[in-house]
Amino acid sequence: MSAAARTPEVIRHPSQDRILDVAEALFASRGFSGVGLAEVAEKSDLSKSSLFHHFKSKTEIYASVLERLFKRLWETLEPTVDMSADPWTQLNQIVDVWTGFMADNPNTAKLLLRSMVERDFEDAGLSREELLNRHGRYLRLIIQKVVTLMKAGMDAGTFRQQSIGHFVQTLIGATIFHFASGEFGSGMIGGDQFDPRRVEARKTELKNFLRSGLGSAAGDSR
Amino acid sequence: MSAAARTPEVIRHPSQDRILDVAEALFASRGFSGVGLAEVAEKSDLSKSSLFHHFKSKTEIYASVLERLFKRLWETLEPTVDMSADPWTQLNQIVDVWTGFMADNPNTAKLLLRSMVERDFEDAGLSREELLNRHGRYLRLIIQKVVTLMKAGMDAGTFRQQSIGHFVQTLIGATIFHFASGEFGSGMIGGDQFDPRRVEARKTELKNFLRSGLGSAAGDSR
DNA sequence: GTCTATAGCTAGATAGAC
DNA sequence: GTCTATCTAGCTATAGAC
Repeated sequence: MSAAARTPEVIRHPSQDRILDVAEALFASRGFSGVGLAEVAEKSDLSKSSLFHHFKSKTEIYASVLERLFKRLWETLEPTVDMSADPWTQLNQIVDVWTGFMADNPNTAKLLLRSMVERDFEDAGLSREELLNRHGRYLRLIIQKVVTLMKAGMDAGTFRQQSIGHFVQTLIGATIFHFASGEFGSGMIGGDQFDPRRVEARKTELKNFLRSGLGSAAGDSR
Repeated sequence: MSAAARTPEVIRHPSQDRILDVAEALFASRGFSGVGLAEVAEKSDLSKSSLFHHFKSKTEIYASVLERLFKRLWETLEPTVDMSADPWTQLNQIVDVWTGFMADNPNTAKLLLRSMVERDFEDAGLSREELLNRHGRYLRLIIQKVVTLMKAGMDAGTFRQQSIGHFVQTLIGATIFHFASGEFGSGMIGGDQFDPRRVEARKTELKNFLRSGLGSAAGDSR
C-alpha cells in the first residue's frame, strides 16, 4: 500500500475532459438516446473516431460524465458540513451547499433526475448495477449523511418523528426539480432559476419551508 | 353553436388507444428518442406502417400520449376539490387526489418530469410551443387552482407568507419525484412505491410535512 | 385499416493510414 | 492521438397492393 492511495486522482487527457464537458451538457438536455456522437465530436473539435480512442463506447462516455459530476458534488459537500453543529445548522448547510452546487453546475439537476428515471443505458450493454456503482457510490455517501443527521435530530427531539426515507424523497424532489425544470420553472418564479438573486431566494424559501412547513403560527389549529 | 359543445369527446379507433397505451409506457421509461416505432408496433400487434395510418408522425404519437394523460389528470382532479372548504382541507384534497393519480397511473410522474426536462421533440419538427399547448393547457389549469388556493390561504392568515412560485416548485418536485424515482425510491422507503399501503403512507407523510415542516413543536426554537 | 417492401438517412463502431 | 473511409444495423416515413 503506497502512501497517497486515497481518492486516486484520475489523470485525463485534455481531449478527454473536453469530450466530457461537451457530452455533459448534451446528455443533460437531450438524454442518452437523444444525443449523437457526431454532435459530440463536432463540438469537441474532434472526429467521431477520436472519441472511440478515449472511450470504448457511448455508454462509457455517459458513465464517465456521471461519475465525474457526482464525484465533484460529493467533494464539494463533504467538507462543508460541520458534523459537530446542531441538527438545524447542519441541515441548513446541506441545503445551502447542495443548492449552490446545482446553481453553479446547471447540468447536475437534469442529469441526476435522468440517472434515476431513465433506463436507456440498459439497452446499451452496461447494466444498471455497473452504472450505479460508478456514480451511485457518491450519491449513497451524500444520502448516508442526511440519514445520519435525521436520526440524530429525531433522537434529540429537534426533528419531528417521521419516515426518514420519505423525507429524503421529498427533499431530493424539492431541491432537484426546481433546477431541472427549465422554462417551466422560470415561468413559475418570474425569471431564470440560475440568476444569483433567485438562487439565494430559493435557499431561503427551502430552509423556511423545512422549518415551518406551509402554515403560519396563527393558523396552526388541526 | 350546438348543444353539447363542452369537453368535446375525442372518438378514437380501438387501435389508436392500443398504440397510445403501448407508447405511453415506453416513452415513460425510455424517453422520446429512446423508443423505436418497431417496438411500439410489435407490442400493439400492428405493423409499423399502420402506426402511420393513425398518426402522422412519431412526434404526433408522443404529443397524443401526453395530451390524453394530462386531460385525465385534470378531469380527475377538477371535480374532487371542494372550493368552498377551508384552505387546509382543499390542500389535503389536492395532495390526496394528485398522489392517488400518480399511483394509479404509474407512467404519469415520469412523463410529466420528462415533458419539462427534455427537449427531444424540438429536433423532431414539433415546436415546444405547439407541444405545450396540447398537454400544457391542462397542467396550467391545475397550477392555477393551487395558486388561487395559496393566495386565499395567505390572505386569510392560514398559510405563512411566502413565494407562491417557489412553493409550487417545491410541491411538484416533492410529489412527482417520489413516483418517478423507480428503484432508487423503492430502495429509500423499503419497497415498491406503488404498493397501496405505501401510497397511503406517502400521502400522510406529505400532508404532515406541508403542515409542520421538519421540526417538532418541542425543538422549534430559532 | 392493415399489410409487405423499401426508400433514404443516421446511428454507433471499426480498419487502417499517418 | 487524430484522421478518412466504411461497415452494419437501426431509424422514420412512404408506396402501393389487398
